[in-house]
Amino acid sequence: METPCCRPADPRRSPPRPPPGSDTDDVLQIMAITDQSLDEAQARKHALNCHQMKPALFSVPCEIKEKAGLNIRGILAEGPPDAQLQKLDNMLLAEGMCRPEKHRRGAQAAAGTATPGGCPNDSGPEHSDSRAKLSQTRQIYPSELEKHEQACREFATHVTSLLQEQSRIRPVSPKEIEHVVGILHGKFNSVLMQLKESTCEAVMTLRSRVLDARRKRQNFGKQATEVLNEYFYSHVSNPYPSEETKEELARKGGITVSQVSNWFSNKRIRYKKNMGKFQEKATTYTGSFGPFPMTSTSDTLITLQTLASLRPAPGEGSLLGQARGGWQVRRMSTASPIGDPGRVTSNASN
DNA sequence: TTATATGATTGATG
DNA sequence: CATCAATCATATAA
Repeated sequence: METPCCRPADPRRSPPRPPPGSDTDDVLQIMAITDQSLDEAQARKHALNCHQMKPALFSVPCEIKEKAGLNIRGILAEGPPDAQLQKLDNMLLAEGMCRPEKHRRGAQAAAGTATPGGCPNDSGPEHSDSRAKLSQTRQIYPSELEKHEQACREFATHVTSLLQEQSRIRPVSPKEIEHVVGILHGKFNSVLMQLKESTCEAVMTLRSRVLDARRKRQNFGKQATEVLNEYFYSHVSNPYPSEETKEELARKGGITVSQVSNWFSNKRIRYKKNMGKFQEKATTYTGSFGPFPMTSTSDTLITLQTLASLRPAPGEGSLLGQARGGWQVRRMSTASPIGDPGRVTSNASN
C-alpha cells in the first residue's frame, strides 16, 4: 500500500504569505494604519506599562545589563589629553586669549585688554595687517569657545533626556546615561582640543609676524618728518620733548608717542654722530642757527674725530657746550617730578 | 645693483 | 623708566 505520491496535493493549504520581493503588500499595510490602530497600539503600550508585573519583569533585563555594563565601564579610563589641554590653555592665555569661564562676565572686555607681559602695545602702526588679525582672533576665540560649550551642553541635555525617555521602555540605568554623557564630553573635548590647537598655531604665526615688525618698516609721512624736524632743530640745545610735547608731536604727525620717542632717540644719536650733514637741514628749519658753527665738510670730519676722542671730557664752557658729547643731562622734562616730597614716586599728573 | 637714510629693537646705564 | 649706543632690516636714492 503505498501512497501514490502524485496525488494532487491540496491538503496543505499554502500560507497566504506574500512572495518575497513584493513590497506592495507592505506599503498597503502601512497605508492601512489608521489613527485608530495607532491609538490602539498606544493604549496597549500604556496598559503594558501599567501592568502590575511590569516592574518585576523590567528589572530582569536591567540587572543583566547592569552586570554586563560593569565590564564595559572598566574601559572608560578617560582623560589623558588633560595635560596637553592645560598646556594649550596656558599658551593661549599667555597670548592674550581668555576663555569665557563659567561666569561669563568679562567675555566682552577681553578683546581690548592686552595681557600684561604679552606683546608691546603701540610700537607698530604698520603691522596693522597682522595686528588686526590678531585682535580679531582674540575677539572671536572666546565666542567660539562659548558656542562650543553651549553646543556641548545642549547636546548632552538632549541625549540625556532622550535616554531618560527611553529608560521607560528599555533598560537604561542612570549610570549608563552618565557614561554616555561622559563619552560625549570626551568627543567634544577632542573637538575643543582641535579648536585650541589651530587657534594656538594661528596666534603664534601672527605674533611672530608682528614681532618681526621692523622688517616691514615704513618711512613716516612728510608731515611727521616736518613736525619732528622742526621741533628738533628749534630745540637743538635740548632736544628732549616732554611727554606732553611728545603727544602733541605725535598728534600733529599722525604717529604714535613711541614713534616720536624712537625718532628723537635716533635723531639725537645720529645728529651727534654726524653733525655736518645735518647742518644744512638745520638751516632749513631754524634759519641758519645751530649750537655750533660748522664750516666745511672737511672740517666736519676732523671735528667729529675730535669730539669722539674728547667725549668723556667735561670741558664745559665752549660753544659746543650745548650739544658736544652729551646733552643727555636730562633736566626735569616739564611734567615730571618737580615738587617731589619723597613719597609718591609714580606721579600721575596728566 | 650698491650705498645711504631711517624706523625699530635690544642691551646697558644710572 | 628714559635714554644711549649698537644693530637690524627695510626704504629710498645713487
